[in-house]
Amino acid sequence: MTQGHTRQLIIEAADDLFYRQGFEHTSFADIAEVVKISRGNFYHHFKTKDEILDAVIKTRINRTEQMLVKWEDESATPEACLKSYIRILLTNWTMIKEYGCPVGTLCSELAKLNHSSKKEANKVFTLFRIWLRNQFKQLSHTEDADMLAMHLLSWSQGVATLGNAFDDLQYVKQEVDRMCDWLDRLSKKTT
Amino acid sequence: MTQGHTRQLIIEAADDLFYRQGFEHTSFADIAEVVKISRGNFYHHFKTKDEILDAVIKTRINRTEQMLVKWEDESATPEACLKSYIRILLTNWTMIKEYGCPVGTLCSELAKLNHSSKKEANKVFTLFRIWLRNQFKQLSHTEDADMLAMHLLSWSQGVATLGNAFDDLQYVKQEVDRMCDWLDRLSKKTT
DNA sequence: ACTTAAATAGGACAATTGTCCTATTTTTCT
DNA sequence: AGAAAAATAGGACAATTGTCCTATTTAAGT
Repeated sequence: MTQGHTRQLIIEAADDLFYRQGFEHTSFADIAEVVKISRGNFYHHFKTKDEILDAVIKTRINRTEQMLVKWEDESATPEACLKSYIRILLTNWTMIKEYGCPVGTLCSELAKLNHSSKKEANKVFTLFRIWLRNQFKQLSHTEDADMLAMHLLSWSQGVATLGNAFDDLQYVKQEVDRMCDWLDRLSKKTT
Repeated sequence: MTQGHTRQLIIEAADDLFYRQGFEHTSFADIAEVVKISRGNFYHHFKTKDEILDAVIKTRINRTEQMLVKWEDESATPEACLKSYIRILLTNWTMIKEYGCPVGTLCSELAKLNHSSKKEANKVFTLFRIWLRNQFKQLSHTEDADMLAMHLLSWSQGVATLGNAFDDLQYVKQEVDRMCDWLDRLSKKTT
């Protein structure tokens, strides 16, 4: 029962703290306090802090993959899929307004730290990119699918950053509406 | 001659290091090494690390204001002004691809640190916002000037983040072209 | 030239960091 | 029940952190 149980608790606590406080600003002591284990106990589950980070990134990748599959299962059309993506800005607004986008902020931090796991963290972006690209392809935008995917990715990324800085829900709603309009115009063009 | 000279050197070194390494990951020792002064000497110029940060933010605000004025001086039309703004993505590409947008990344970091200077750092965003809004107003977009300003702000912000993550100049160029097109369509509508 | 103030160096300080070691307890499997 | 393995606690360790103190040197103003 305790098989890998504590390990999982550590990963979950670290995942949350890395997001809310940043990777570097989160210490072993911080995680230990949440999980309620002694600091020394860490070494049995993770030899270094970087190993925890790698585990956190892996779970984020898995969670993202599951979420993308779920969106496809729940949506009848690629348009609906894309709107599920756009909607996360509002779904996760309470977190975004305080801590920004979990994907973008981690990538930015690791870029500045010149951290060896930077590439791994970027994979989450790639997951979204490929998935979005696929949706656009299904909207018969075969030629420019990747460009449209990257465009939507950066658009939403920027809205998360600015929404966080200005703490302005009204603005985020406005941009979400614009994205949906943009999407509608896009699918009308070719359908 | 040495009047505030060292102080200025400290600010410049900190400005650069805060951008490239992040605020928290930059230590007094790091700055001291660049400026070539003893660590103890800091206390004479800045009592705390936060004071250095405030000074850095102030110079960034000043530099930004100057840049915006310069853009207006050099540009004949508001369209040209807006294109100067869009072009920084390419002008500063070598830095952006390594360390992201200096404004956005600092705001994100301070948000996670729950730092008291977060609001000050956000002022740089506000400077751009107001300036962009003014340009759009001059394009006779009086009603939606602020919305357009925020839209361009988040767009470019997202491109900086994704450009940094994927290290993809081709993509950035593509988005810059799209922004220019978007701008052209916008000014044709009302002119 | 002399006094006063500014600037600098060097180091002390407690606190915190990531890492690692060694006992002890708990669980698991036979 | 007993042996082997996994999990946990507690603390040692050197290194680094931001902060702060006290001399000494340099510059400025009269």
